[in-house]
Amino acid sequence: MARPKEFDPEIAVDQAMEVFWRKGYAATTPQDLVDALGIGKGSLYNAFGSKQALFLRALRRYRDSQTEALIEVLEQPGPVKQRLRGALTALAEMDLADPDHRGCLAVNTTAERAGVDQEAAEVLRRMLDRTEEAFQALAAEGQRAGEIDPGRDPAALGSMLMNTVVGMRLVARIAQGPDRLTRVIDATVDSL
Amino acid sequence: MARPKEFDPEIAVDQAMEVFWRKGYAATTPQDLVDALGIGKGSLYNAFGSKQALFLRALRRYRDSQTEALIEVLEQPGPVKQRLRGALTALAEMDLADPDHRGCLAVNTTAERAGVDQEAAEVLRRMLDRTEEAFQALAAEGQRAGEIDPGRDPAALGSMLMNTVVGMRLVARIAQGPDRLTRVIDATVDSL
DNA sequence: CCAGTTCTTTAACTCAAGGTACAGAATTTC
DNA sequence: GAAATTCTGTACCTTGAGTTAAAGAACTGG
Repeated sequence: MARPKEFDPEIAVDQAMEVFWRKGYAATTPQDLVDALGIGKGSLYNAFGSKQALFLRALRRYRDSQTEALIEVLEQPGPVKQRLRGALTALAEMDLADPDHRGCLAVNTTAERAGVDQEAAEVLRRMLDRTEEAFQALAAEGQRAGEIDPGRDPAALGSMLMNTVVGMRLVARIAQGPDRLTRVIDATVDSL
Repeated sequence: MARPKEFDPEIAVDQAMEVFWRKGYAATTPQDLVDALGIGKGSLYNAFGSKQALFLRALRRYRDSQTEALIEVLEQPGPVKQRLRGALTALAEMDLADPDHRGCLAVNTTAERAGVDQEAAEVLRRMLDRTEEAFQALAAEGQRAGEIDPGRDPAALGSMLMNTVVGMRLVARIAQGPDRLTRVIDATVDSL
């Protein structure tokens, strides 16, 4: 056909994701990307078209990997409440341990880009949907197992837990210690 | 002493707040501010020093007015759960009714600036504190009134409700209808 | 009404964002 | 091996961000 690429676009998207995650969309310059990916500007624009297009690919990648990871954690064996607490605690610890305090790319993007980038908003909406579904399934399982009051609406519980995660990942960006998030987790698990 | 300002700096801060709120920090240019405030660039920089300094003033203003408003709503008479539902519903309706879907300036700023602007982070932390306190007071009142299980930790409940609000205001930015937020509110109120 | 001060206006300056153009290099197909 | 295609690297371009400078205007105290 023609000359093959000297870099792997999939790896490049991963690297771009890291940059966007750390700096945000607007604060990331083409030069930042070129530096991080180790390729020339020509290759960058030839391969991805625009900063925004590359960002969208990175965001989709992020969404898929994160959603998958969450579902996996929630599907581990054991009592439902324990699994929920484990998942929330793992998230909190991850965010607090990150030296850059980047939080969640999806959350950050919702705040920075949802108003102006409809495609990004769509990606994010889909992520909220999937997260809600995962928590709803967990809640329903808890009800079947007798751990959660069967009179409650599992869909509402799913939305609530999704919302809790969103809040926590934002709060984690300015939290100075684990206390605030620990209280959130405690009260949330006790609410079921 | 000297020539008086031809504009009111307090009003200017309010107008700047609107611009930052709608566009975000990075996407707001000095020109945007000059246009919105109706003053010259010279006056702008003479009065406020820098874009960042003006932003901080606007953010503090936002925090104070919002925190005050929330406390006021929560202190209305009536059953605690009803007041909580009323406050959450009012927030959701406000955010959804906003044609620009700007969400909450504080939430947006946490995502966009907390990592790089320590002063802003401090302002935001203070806002979380105050919000937590307000909800904690509400929870304690609910316990005294017999509406809420006295065995639960009011501080944890305060943190949870604060976190719920943060999450909701973020989710509101991409919500397409009231359903998701309504479910969050229902499940949250039912959790007490 | 002059001095001293603080405001406004206009112009300018530097730097970089975000992207394009183009020449040349690498590959496959025939 | 030439043609066709696609990649890479460098250079370049336009626009505007964020700020500063300079000169004059408006005000108060004496």
